[in-house]
Amino acid sequence: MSAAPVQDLVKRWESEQAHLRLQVVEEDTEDWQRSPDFSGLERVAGVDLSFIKGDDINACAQLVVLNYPDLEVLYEDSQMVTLTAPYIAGFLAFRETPSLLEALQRLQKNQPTLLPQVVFVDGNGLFHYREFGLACHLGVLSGLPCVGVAKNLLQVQGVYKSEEHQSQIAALQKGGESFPLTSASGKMLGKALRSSDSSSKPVYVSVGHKISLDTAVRLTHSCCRYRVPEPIRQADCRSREYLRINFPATDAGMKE
DNA sequence: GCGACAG
DNA sequence: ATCTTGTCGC
Repeated sequence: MSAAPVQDLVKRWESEQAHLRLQVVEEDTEDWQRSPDFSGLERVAGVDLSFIKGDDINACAQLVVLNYPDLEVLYEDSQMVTLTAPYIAGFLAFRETPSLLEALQRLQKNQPTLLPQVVFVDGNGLFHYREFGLACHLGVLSGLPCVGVAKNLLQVQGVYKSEEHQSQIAALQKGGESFPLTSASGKMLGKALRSSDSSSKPVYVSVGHKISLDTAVRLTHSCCRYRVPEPIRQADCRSREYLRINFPATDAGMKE
């Protein structure tokens, strides 16, 4: 049947990204985003997928909603899903977005009053090969403000782990300090943020949808108890917990 | 051949 | 993503 070469798939995906890219809103659209203390913001969400060691198609899709500013969990949804798309760098969204979108739709159907006002996504937004990472993809398809937070630097758009980059990291003294990640063409695509006083390794924040970069960085900092913003950290912890309980590891080398 | 490659 | 505990330091 479909012996579709990977490059054909990539071509279609690039085309779809280019189309959806036009719909990204890179500015603040909500009143709470303009407030110095985010007055009016009551619910923030985090999403993530966790996998079992030797299995890359079955995963646990997680959505958590926390109250703000206390960051206590108000809602949690763990759902086993079967992924169809492979992971290809630059196309993470085609692998993860469907499951995450479904989780948001379940929430809208079952507990609409708990819908989040912003979603933290594990991965990049505009800081991406074609300025359309997972956080943008989920943002455009859901219509919700989204912030991309990556734990590792994607070397793209002329941004590299250069000596200069390393020294800029070393210059970040306190939680909340950041420096811009600017593309070769001169556009600021994201910021490296020291998310807390105790973590020297920064996180990489970029716009997903319906939020400005400065607001995204400020909000990310205000949601960090540890290095990774609490919504994403909770989603990560809870999806791993779900797998640990429901799919206990079988001892390697031990026969069934 | 070597390095890069969000999750 | 996952493989992985304790340990050194403030």
